[in-house]
Parts: sequence; structure tokens; C-alpha cells
Amino acid sequence: MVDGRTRRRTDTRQRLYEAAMDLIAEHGFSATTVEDIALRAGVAKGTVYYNFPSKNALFEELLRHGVGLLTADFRAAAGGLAPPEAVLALIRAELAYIERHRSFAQLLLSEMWRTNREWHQTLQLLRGEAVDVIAQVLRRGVDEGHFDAALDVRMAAAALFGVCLVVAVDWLVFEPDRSLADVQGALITVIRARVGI
Amino acid sequence: MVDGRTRRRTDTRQRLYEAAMDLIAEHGFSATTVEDIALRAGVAKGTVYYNFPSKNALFEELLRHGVGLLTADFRAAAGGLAPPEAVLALIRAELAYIERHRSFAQLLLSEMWRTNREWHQTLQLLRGEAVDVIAQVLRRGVDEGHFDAALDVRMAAAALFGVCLVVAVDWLVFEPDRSLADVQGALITVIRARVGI
DNA sequence: TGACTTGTACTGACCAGTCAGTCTAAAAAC
DNA sequence: GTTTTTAGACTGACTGGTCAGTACAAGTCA
Repeated sequence: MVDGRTRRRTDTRQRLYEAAMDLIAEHGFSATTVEDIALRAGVAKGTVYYNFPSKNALFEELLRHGVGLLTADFRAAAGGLAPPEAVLALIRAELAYIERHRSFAQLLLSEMWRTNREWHQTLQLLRGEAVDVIAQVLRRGVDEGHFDAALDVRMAAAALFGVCLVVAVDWLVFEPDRSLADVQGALITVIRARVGI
Repeated sequence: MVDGRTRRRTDTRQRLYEAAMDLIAEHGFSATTVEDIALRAGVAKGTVYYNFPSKNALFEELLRHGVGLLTADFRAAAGGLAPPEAVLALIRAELAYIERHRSFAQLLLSEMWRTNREWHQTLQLLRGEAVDVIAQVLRRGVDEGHFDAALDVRMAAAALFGVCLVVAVDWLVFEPDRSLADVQGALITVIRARVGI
């Protein structure tokens, strides 16, 4: 099933994914050259074009791959839990994902709300799937009386997704030495805190 | 005092600011060409270089200008209020600012956490000034017993700043027809809501 | 053998930044 | 008050360089 050829090719693609992720997160899509990606992945430029039809396509598959993993993590984290615990689990899952895929998180944050790009549509769709998992949990929480009935579920889901992203990337950029557990704790305290407004 | 020359030049620079803001927000810094900016502003490419030493410098001045306005709005909004009301005022100020300067908000969200850029340092500094205004209000709120003493003030400030940005840009991109007041209300409800976790 | 990879060379489009020259408001000269 | 000069503001063709994508001959590996 997993013959040597396929494994080899998968490896190459994986290395290209990672290289592209790091570079695009650092410099942005336009400022990252295909040659740089190939160099960082340790392959020839031709190999990039053997494996992907274009720079855009590489990036789009990258997005699909990365967001797909996040959505899967979300589903696994929330599955079978009561809404309050599920929300906590989702926060933990998002932070853990961001720690594991730092570059990708930065990339998402930079490109998520950028319109007028070829892959904008794709990204919106993918994001929608991830945020939907959160929204479903919140909706169930409202229905079952755990959460305030006045809650705008869609907005709350987007907000929750967004805060985690922003806080986590902030942490990675400014306080990389702080532990994930600590950040997680502080963030949950912030979300929990009655700010009394 | 206001001779024709200076007025003309100021106008040109203003038009260049606005054109650059819109285009960079839509396409990103690298994907926006100086020629596009000039065209949109209705001047020749050379004029851009007559008014600014480089594309980077234009963008940096743009950032300084835009974030400066936001910080000023923050200071004006929070001034003289007790912490709980000041936090509300800050949220309103940020959303109002974002509505008034849509492109700039999108631009900020995209470029804020991008490292390895010439203007990265500048942007971090500017952001720090804005977030500091929020942090000071929160600190005072903790000291005066309005807010939970366990609050990580820096993180809370960053989180608050971030949620507003994310929620507002989300709104502009996905539900532009919804009114600002409505979004404001929903966001404050979300922040207030005991999610009971 | 055939799928995959390499390395090099190339093309054509595009783009940041330059520069010699034009236009015009206003200062100077008469 | 009219003419001349000056300099600030602007123009757009041009340059040097970069980069996505192509082509292909030769090499590796199952």
C-alpha cells in the first residue's frame, strides 16, 4: 500500500509544506519566492513544480491541510463533553495547535481577513468549518441553559476563535519563554473574569 | 500662512495616504505596487518618490499616522472615567475607529504580527502605546477593586484589543450591513456573558 | 523500466526607484 | 502693474533587477 515511491513523494510534499509555512508566515505570501521555499525544503525548484501546479496552488493546499488539522483537533477535543467543559477543551485545543504549528498560526492571522486574493474564498470556507465547531458547542450550551440566552452565538464563536489566535500569537512573538500552560491559565482567567462592566 | 504650495503638497500626501491604505489593506504590502498607489491617488509615480523616500517609508508614516489617531481616541475615550465605564468607552472607541478607518483596521490585523519586516519594530512600538492605554485602565480597575485581582493585566489588555479588532474586521468582511451599534452591543454581551466555564 | 528528483539555463512579465525635463505660484526686478 | 526669475511640485519614460514558470538532460531509486 505505502510503496517507497509514494512515501518519498509524501515526504517531499511535507517538507515543502513546512518550508512554505515558515517562510510565508515570516515574510508573507508575495514576499516569499518559490526558490526560497525549495531551498529551505532542500529540493530543487523544479520539484516544487513537479509536486504542485503553481505557487498559489501550493499555498491553497497548505491552507487546506493546516486548517483541516485544526478542525479535526476541535472535533476531537469537544466530542462527548458537556458544553462548559467542551469550551474549555476547545480553547486548550486551539492553543495547543498554535503552539505545535506556530508559523501556520501567524500565517492564518495575517491572511484570514485579507480579501481580494485568489485563495480568499477557500480560506473563508475552511475557517467557517473550524468556527462552526465552536458555534455548535455554544449553541448547545445556550439550548441546555449553560450559557446566557442573549448570546450572539456566531459572534461569540468568532470572538473566541479570534482571541485565542491573537493571544497565542502575541505570546509567541513577545513572550516565547512563557509556558503554554501558563498562557492557557491566564487566558481562561481573562475569559472567565467578570470584568464588571 | 497657508500658501498654495503647502496646501497642494499636503493634499497630495493625504491622497497618497488614503490610496496606499486602501490598496495595502486589500492586497497586502508586497502585492501593492507604487504605481497602483500613484494611479489611485491620481498622481504620477514620481510624485510618490517626491513626497516619500521609499515605499517602506510611505508605509511606515502611514502606520504612525493611523495608530497615532487610534491611541489619541483611546486616551480621549478613557479620560476621567472610572475603570468599568472606561473599559466600555475603550471598546466603543476601538469599534468606532475601525468603522471610520476600515482599510486601516484590516491592514493592522494583517501586518501586526508579521515579523521580519523593516517596519516591524515601529509597528510594535505603536501598538504598545495603544494597548498601554487599555492596560492602565485595567490596572487601575484591579487596584481599585473593580476587577478580579488574578487578572493578567497585560494579557487582558492585549486580548481586549485583539477581540475588538478581530470581531470588527469579521463584521466588516462578513456582515457589513449590520449596524455598528448592534455589533457593539453583541460584543459587549459576549464579553460580559458568564460563559460559565 | 518508469516514477521521481536534480541542476541549470532561460523567458517574459513586472516593479522599485531614478532622472531629465515640464509646469506654475509667487518672489524679485523694473 | 507688468515682466522676469526662481524654486517647489510634479511627470512619465527608463533602468536594473527580481521572480514565476518552463525546458530539459542527466541522475536516483524502487
